[in-house]
Amino acid sequence: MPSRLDDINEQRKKTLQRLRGLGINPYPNRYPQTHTTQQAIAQLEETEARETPQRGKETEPVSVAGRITAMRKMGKSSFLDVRDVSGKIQLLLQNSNFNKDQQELFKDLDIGDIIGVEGKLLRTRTGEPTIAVGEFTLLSKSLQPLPEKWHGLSDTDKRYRQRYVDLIANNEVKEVFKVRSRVIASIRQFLDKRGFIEVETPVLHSSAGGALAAPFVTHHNALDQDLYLRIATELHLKRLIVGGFDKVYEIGRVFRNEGISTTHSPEYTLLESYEAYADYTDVMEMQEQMIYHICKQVLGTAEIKYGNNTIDLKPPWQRITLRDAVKEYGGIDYVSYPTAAGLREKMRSLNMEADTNKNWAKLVDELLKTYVRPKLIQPTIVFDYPASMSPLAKNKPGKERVVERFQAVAGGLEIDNAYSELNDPIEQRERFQEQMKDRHGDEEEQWTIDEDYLTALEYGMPPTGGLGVGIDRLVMLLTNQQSIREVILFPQLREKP
RNA sequence: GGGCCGCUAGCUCAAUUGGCAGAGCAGCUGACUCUUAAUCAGCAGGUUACAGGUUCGAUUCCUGUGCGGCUCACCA
Repeated sequence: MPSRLDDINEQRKKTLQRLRGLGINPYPNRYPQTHTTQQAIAQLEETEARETPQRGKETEPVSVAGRITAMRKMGKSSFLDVRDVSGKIQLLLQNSNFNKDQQELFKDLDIGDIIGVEGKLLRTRTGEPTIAVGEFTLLSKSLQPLPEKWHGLSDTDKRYRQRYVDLIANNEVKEVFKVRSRVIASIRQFLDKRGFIEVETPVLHSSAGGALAAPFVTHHNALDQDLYLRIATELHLKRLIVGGFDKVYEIGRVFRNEGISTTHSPEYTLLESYEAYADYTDVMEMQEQMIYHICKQVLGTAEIKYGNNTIDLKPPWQRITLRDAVKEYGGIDYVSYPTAAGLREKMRSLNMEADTNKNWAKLVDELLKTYVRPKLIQPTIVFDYPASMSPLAKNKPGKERVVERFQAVAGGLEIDNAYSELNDPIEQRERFQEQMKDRHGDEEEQWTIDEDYLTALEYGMPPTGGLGVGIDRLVMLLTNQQSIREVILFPQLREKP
């Protein structure tokens, strides 16, 4: 008797043969549904509300389709659970309602099969909304057994590699990706309403710019030219600002050839927006309004649970300068230690790790990441960064070494990053050159200065406020997920041998 | 790439000091006309991730490999 996977497959294939022998097509082409499972339940409730609520009250027939996720056979009548994208509904199938062929077909139904049913809605004795099935049709025969009904599928490896099984077995996973979809729709709605234009810029770049991550390299055969998958959309979007699109945004995948972690994926979705004649204070307000709006629209509340914390996204968010934040949470005023050596020494005196290879900017970044960000649970705008950390950001008037830049942090996650865009072409060139000096060895050849971007700036870019939002991390925050893989449908995994 | 942890039936998990590898769900046979983790009786299902080693004997101890998780590094 079958139990091993192979035997189960074998047995189901025999069932297929048998059905075909009976003249039943196990994979028909279409099925007209009148309702989703939840619409059917809603209709039942509506009928009950309109007429005198009465147990066993029947309604107009509905037809729904979905996957069988449970079967409770009780002799001449059986209860099945059927699940579609909206949820699940119970079916009641009574042998006495069916002719001989249908009784045979019913015997060959398995958990996992996809069926369409037609029947009237009623409530069972226990109050469960149920379709009393008059007719049913096999829509797709399943040859694989489903994971256990109670615990679902929990092996992360299998969940990520075979996400379709995860989605069948674990309903809460489906909810996460529904939220993700609504978040992105909500962002578009918010920006479109403010007069932003959505654009698409190239994914294949001849020079990987706009961030400092290592790029993926590919090759175009006809052009015989190496190309890089974009690591940011920034430099192209700002070209469009030069061209006169005053408010633009792009939601797109960017690719960074770096380590994978619970907050880093080699490909992830980035929203970047640019608004002419605005500075970073305007962007601060816009982004907190946007995230508040999204959260309210998608979740119905701006108070969310993340891990053990409750986070209130209602603006205005707390604001603190990077200098004050590092002083408060790290105990160091980095302005008093203007050299890498001096700052490193101070950090070590406080028992902090300070890599000898790191320059001053990277040490400050280390302080931010390790000592400040994890403490920032409520949404917080950390602003005014050292110029050396931010080669594309504009100086703060009157403060030589500070740029107008901020990052918003919530739940310890970096949600976005924004600045007043540097539009002085001469200074931008100097900053790029400064940046190039830091690069050595293998990395060096991957980096070139984007000359065309500098030329664009020479034509004149209006003062501009730019924003970059990590969509995956935002979705993590809104769905209370601790790993970025939980919000990416098909996360990158090592190929199995 | 480093460190730690994990990998046992299709799924979720057991297995005492190193001593016959077990259960629930799923599957198969049967009973049952309001069940919902249905119930009841019975049956079947294993290269314990892989390759070595120690041992009379290894799921268990050791080494290596693979894959995954967490973490560190990298990611302005």
